[in-house]
Amino acid sequence: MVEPQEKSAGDARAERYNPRESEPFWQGVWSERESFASRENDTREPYYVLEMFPYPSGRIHMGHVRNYTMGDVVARFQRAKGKNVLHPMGWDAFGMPAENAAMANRVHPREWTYANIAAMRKQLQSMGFSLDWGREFATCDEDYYHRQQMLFLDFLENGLVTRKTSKVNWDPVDQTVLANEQVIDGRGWRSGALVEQRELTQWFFKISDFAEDLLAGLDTLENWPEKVRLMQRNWIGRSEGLRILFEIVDGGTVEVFTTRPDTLFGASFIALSADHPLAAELSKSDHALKAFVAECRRMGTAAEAIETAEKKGYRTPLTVRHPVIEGATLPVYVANFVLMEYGTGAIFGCPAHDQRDLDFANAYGLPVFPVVLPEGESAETFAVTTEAYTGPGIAFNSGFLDGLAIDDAKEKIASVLEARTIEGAPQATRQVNYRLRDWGISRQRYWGCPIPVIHCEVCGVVPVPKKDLPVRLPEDVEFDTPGNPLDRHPTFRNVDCPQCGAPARRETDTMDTFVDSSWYFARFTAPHADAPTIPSLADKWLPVDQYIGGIEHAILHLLYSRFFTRAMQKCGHLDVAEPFKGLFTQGMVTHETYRDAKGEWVAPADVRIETSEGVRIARHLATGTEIAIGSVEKMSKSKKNVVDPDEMIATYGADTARWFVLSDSPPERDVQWTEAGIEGAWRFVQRVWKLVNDARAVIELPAQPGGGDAVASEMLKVAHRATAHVGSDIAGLRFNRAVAQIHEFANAISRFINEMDPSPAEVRIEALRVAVTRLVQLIAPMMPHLAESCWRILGYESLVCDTPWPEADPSYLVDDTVVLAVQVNGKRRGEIEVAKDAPNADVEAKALSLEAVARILGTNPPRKVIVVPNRIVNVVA
RNA sequence: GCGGGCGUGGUGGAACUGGUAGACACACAAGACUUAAAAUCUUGAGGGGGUAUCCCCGUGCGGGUUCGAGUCCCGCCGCCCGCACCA
Repeated sequence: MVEPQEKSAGDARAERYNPRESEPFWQGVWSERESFASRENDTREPYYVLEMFPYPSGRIHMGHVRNYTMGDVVARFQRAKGKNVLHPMGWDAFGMPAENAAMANRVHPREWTYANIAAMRKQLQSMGFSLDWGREFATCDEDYYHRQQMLFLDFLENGLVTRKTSKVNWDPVDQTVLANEQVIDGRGWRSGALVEQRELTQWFFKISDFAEDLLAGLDTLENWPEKVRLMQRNWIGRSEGLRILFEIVDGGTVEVFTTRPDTLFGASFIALSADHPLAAELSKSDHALKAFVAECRRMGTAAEAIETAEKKGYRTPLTVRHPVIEGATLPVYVANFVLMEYGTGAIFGCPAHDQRDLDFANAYGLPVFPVVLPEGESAETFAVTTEAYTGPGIAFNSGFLDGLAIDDAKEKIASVLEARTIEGAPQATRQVNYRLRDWGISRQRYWGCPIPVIHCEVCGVVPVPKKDLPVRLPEDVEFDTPGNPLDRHPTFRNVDCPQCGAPARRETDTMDTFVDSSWYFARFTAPHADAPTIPSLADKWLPVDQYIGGIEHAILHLLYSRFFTRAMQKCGHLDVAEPFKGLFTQGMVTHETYRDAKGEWVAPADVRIETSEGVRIARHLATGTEIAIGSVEKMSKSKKNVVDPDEMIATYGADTARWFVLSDSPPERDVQWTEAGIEGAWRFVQRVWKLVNDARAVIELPAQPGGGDAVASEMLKVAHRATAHVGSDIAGLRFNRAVAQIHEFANAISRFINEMDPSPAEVRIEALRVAVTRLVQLIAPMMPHLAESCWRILGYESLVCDTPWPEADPSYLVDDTVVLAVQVNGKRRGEIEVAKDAPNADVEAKALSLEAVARILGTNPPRKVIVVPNRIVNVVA
């Protein structure tokens, strides 16, 4: 491998560019001049660019480098475009790993966390990001969680918080509760442990109150990836349906929810969830049912089980009257596939038009009545056996619904049943249902934001008065026993009721860490305010113009943040509904994997790649033994295929690493880290340095007076085009294309210099000066340190980062002539150069005069000639 | 199962609303410089055939629309992502 730093010592005009000297130097200059601090009295248009803040694990990884580099390019570009840019950084600092570290190493979570933050801050600073460090905070700062507690109390007051007993997802390893979103395939998202169901009283944010608004808001988020909007739409899961009351033959009613009331005539059974109150009631006197209910609950959580589980049911003694078929009754089952959490916890089964119902019906010998006839089928012969029909069609065998299309049938049955009453209530009610449930935020952990309430036996739940905030995390805690240390901390737990003074118990649960990250973007607009926000400032900056982060947060973090913003709006902390106007989700950084003969993973740093006869062979650096090259995977510690940013910066410098992660791969896709790739980036850094130094030498030559010059104006044309393209590519976050444009531009300047004679004409020197100045400006957002050094070489005394983005002169962007491809029958046979916007007749004549065209046509006249102005000519022979 | 996305040289990838496919880069090869290597510079290259500057094939596969298809439509194949007994 190259050891660049050894070859790059020397003064400012050294042969080689030396990032080890240059990068810390410019970082010092920017910091001293506070180049990137945002000021409130600035009248320029505000622009807020934010990258998802990191968890302080202790070291940055390449994913951070890529994410923050993209954000930094946007920030520097917008600053150059004259915007007042806010680009802050902070730390998502509460959470389990600090407690795990505390248990493993007997170090306090606070110490561990702040030490990690200090280390990572240093690493981030070595990347040269244009961050406003004056706004930095960590979510575990007392100052921050104090305001979060204020928000909690405001939410409580405004009816946005609720406390309820519910079946919760219990992570037996982390010993805490997980939200539904945090359970992935039946396992805890962090621990990977199989999640159990427990009954606990929990605090909830009423996100479901906003379900409709969160759904509608998605339509306004035009600068979000369609994929993310779709994922949120599905997550919210709106469905329109009907609640229908069925009369139980022995008295009473049972209410079901359905989105297919049009299939009511095809109903053949009713199924209740095992958790349905009626099932509980019946199981009191029915041991077999009781056992069945218990069995359902046991397998309720394991997702793999759900997938393969057979439809099982228990026939209760109950029957209900069919609402629209006179004299018919339906049996009532308790079934393992009905969810209590959705709808009413009870369904009617129409086997012909629902696969689950059909499976169930086939297992229990229940009848299958088709009631929707697909087009092209006949009512006499259409039958459903093993596959339910869920497509469009016309109602049949359905009494007064016969002949109606599905939507019309739904409408008709709804209005008929709405008008009837059962036990004084309408037999049916239209209902919009959502999959989205309330957000359970209680966590039985120490290292989180304490929930500021006190439980009093007399007064009930009492909010901690705002004057008593913050509820501080006690310092003296032990982690040697599992569970929550706060729960066994006497002075934290045992307090007097703020209302009546009686001995009371403090809430010992802390908040889900997703709460912390649901409003940090707002706090950055006034990081030192006494209140959670200063509304005028929040409204000035928000929504975030460009938010950048990983797709893994498409649902959780982004949905919670959207809810929080609405909740904060309701409480008067800010006045926008949507937190992030533009969202960009960047791809991962991947690397080849390596394994030795024993199957152990080997880190890239311990591997040497050799190429012999076109075949790549990996060898262990120390032992020389051959190592198997495996698939390309996301960089992860477990597979050891990580490349340490610190080492890259030490070897090649931050600019090279920045340039590499922006090159080649489109930013939303994964990028593969390769040794060859980083060396290519390194070479380009050196190339720019040499080019700028060469250019300066030419510019200093004595100039010969001279007028118009085609070569010089061609250089200017290229320069202006590059300016326009790079600008629009960066604005559209197409960094890989901006990089390609810059390559081409640099190639053109190189050629221009090479062709320069020893005593160049003044116009050429001027063209070179413009071109190379622009080149430096165009690379500045991506390779800011190199750009500053080059800027100085070119003799400018200002900083590039303070220099406005260059304008592209439109007159250089249009050509006087255009080259048109000439096709015959759609195949390219040659090209012609014509004046721009030349009359079609002239273009046609010139195209037909081409030798290749004439040869193919022979003596026959063309049947047709299509001229697309300034684009193409197609001759139809 | 449902929903979404993607398939382009040896590789990463360009190609704006249908209009010169393969920009740019990596890797490769040849040459220059060098005692040599590295670095650097120049040149070459989708595949095949003709050894000039000519022709054929070519964007996962098969059809279609069009003067013209990587791009639009239909049917397959493969890969990736999200959701998943949500009634």
